[in-house]
Amino acid sequence: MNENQLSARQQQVLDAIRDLRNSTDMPPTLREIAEAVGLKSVASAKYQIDQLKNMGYLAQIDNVSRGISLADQSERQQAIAEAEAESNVVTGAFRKIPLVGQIAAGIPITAEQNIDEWLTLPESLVGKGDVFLLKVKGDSMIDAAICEGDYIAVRQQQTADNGDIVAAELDGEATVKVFKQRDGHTWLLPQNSAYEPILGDHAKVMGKVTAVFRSL
Amino acid sequence: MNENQLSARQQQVLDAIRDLRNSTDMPPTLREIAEAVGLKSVASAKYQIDQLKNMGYLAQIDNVSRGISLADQSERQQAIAEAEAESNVVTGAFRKIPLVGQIAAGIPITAEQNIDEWLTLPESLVGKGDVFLLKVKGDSMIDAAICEGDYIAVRQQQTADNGDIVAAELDGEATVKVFKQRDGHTWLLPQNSAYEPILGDHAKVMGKVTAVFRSL
DNA sequence: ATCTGTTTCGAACATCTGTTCGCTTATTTA
DNA sequence: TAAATAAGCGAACAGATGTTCGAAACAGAT
Repeated sequence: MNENQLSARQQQVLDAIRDLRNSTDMPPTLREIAEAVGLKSVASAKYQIDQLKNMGYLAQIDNVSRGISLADQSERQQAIAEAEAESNVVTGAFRKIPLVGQIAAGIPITAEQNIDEWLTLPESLVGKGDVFLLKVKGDSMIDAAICEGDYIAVRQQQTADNGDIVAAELDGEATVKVFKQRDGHTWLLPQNSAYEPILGDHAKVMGKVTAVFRSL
Repeated sequence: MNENQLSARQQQVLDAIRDLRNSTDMPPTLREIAEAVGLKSVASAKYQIDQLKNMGYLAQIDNVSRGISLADQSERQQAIAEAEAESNVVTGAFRKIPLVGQIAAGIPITAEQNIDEWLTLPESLVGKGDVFLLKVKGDSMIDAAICEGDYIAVRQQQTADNGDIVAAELDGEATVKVFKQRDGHTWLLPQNSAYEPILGDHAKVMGKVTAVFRSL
C-alpha cells in the first residue's frame, strides 16, 4: 500500500461518503457507497473502507449500521458551506398577503388595525392584484366546496362577472357568494339549497375569490 | 389521539432522538431509542415513533436503518431557512413541496421521474413531515369539500386514525378517501352518496391529507 | 511466463434493524 | 359493567447491513 497517498478510487470513496452524508443527513451504508462509486460487490466497498480505516481517514463502529464517519471533521463544515451556497433557491414569486378578520363598514379593509396576520403565499396560487385573505364563516357555499374555516384569497375589485365567486359587504358584514346580474338587479347566490338567493343591489362587491385553501 | 399535544413520553422520545443524534452524529435506531427512554420492547418504541410520525413531528424512510429524522430541527433545513430569511422579506417557515403526477405501483412517489413541479408553500399550511402534492381527480370526496382539480398536500405515513382523510394506493391508483378501521377491516369511505365504501384491506396508505387548496 | 501484491467479485453468513402480530394492562368512555 | 382506546410487551419475521472467505482479474516486478 502506498502510504500517505490516496489512490483515485480511495479519493472517490471519500468523496462519495461526504456527498452521501450531506445529501441524506446520515452516514452511508457499504452498499450505498458501492453503488455510488460503481463497485459491484459490497465486499469491494468494505475492502476500500478497511484500507481507508488503516490509513486513518475513516473511523467505523463495528457491526453498527451506518457506523462510518470521516476522521476529518472539517470536511463536514466544508460540505455544509457548499450546501448553503447552493441553497439560494426561492423559486417563483411570492406575495405577503394580509389576513383580515372582521370587517367594519366603511373602513378600508387593509387598514392596519384590521389585520390579524400576514401570510406569504406563492403568486401562482393567489394571483396578481390587491389581494387579501378572509376566513370563511358559515356553510352557505358548501356546494361550491367552500366551507367553514376555509381561507379564501380575495382580489379587490368593484365589479364582477356573472358566475364569479365574490366577497361582498352586506349590512356591514363580509359574505361570500356567487355573483349574478339579471333584469337590472344584482343577486348574491348561496351555494347551499338550504339558503335563498339574496337581492344584492345594495351590496358592495369587495373582490373576486381567486383561491381557496384549508389546513386539516 | 390527542392532537397537537405532546404527552410526556412523546416529548421524551423526541428529546432522546435529538440527544442521540447530537452525540452519535447519526439518527438512532428503534432499539437505541427504546433503551434511552426506558422502553423494554422495540415494538413500544416503534409505537411511539408511529404516533409522532402521524402527528408530523418525525419523518422516516421505510425499511432503512436509522431512517428517522426530526421534521423541524434538521440542521440543513434550518440553515436554508436562515439563508432565505436574510435574502428576503419572507416571514415564517417555507417548504419546497413536490407536485406528483400519476403514481405507478411500487415506485416511490417522490422519485425524481415522478415529479412534475415544485411549489414552495408555507409550513403553516402544509405542516411538517414528508409532504407531497396531488391533484385530485373525480368527485368522490365532494361532500368533504374536495373536488376535481383541487390540490391536496399529503404527509407520508403508513397508518392513519379513524376519520382521517388519506391518500391511498389501490390497484395501482392513487385515491383520496376517509380512513376507517372497524372489525379488523380497513375501509376507505368516499364522501359522496353516489359511491359505496371500499374495502381497503389490500390498499396501502400513502399519507394523510394535511391541506387542500384550489386556484380559481 | 511466473510471481506477487492489489483489487474486485460473488456468495454465504451473522448481526442489526424495522415490521408485524397477538396478547396484556391501564385508562377512558359509553 | 362493558366497550373502546392508549400504551406496552415479547416473539417471530423480513429486510437491511456488516463480515468473512475463496476465487478471479489485473498490473507491475522478476
